[in-house]
Amino acid sequence: MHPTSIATADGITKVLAVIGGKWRINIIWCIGRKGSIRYNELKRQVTGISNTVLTRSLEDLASHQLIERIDYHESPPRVEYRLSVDGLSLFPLIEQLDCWGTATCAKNDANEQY
Amino acid sequence: MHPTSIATADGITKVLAVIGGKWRINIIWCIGRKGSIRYNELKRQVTGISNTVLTRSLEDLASHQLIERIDYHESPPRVEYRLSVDGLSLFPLIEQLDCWGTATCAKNDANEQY
DNA sequence: CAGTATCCGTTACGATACTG
DNA sequence: CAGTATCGTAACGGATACTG
Repeated sequence: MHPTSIATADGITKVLAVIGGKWRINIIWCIGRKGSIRYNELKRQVTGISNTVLTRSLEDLASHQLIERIDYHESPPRVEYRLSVDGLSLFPLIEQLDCWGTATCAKNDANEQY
Repeated sequence: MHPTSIATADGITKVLAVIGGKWRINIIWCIGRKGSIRYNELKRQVTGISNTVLTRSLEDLASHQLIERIDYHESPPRVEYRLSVDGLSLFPLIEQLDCWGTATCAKNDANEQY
């Protein structure tokens, strides 16, 4: 096994390593929905996230090859984030999860009306 | 809004509340694959998980209506876990995530062979 | 067998202030 | 604008021993 691979566990393990955090899925979701997005707009969309956490999450997602960071080297700085090929292939699954969550929420809310 | 609902954020938030933990997805996956499963077998399948964490996860998943706990009230105790209706509807999405993870792993491993 | 109880360590998360 | 640096906290995860 080569050094950079994560001991090739099963697919779930790989997925968890990527989207396991508290904000990761949300971030991918936001980037995917916008196509490309800048740091501060992303921060506004992902309500409640702090600078530190957002930065770390973006670094982590980039290192896992799920997003791409495009630095235009301008002043004032302009940096855009977008989904990589892998990220794009993951995105529809996240959309499905969102649908499931919404549907389940709605159903449970309805049932709780006693 | 009624007290028991989780402030109806978006679907992603609901999903994260459910599968956000380190083992949750794995547990659902194992239960779903077996149909129904007992505590100790589950513990064997989910390699590395401790009693405390497994128990907490199961309680949590049950409280989120994703799994059902069936206690046969025998001695020695026999308890089975299986997916609820909600859990069953989530299961295929987890399978897809697993596929994605496996495919992505394989692809990246191949690329890294330099 | 199916858990509890206890206690501890790590890590992720977070607020705030500051920088190129 | 797009972050870094620093410090603090809380939640999660985990090992071990014990119980009905």
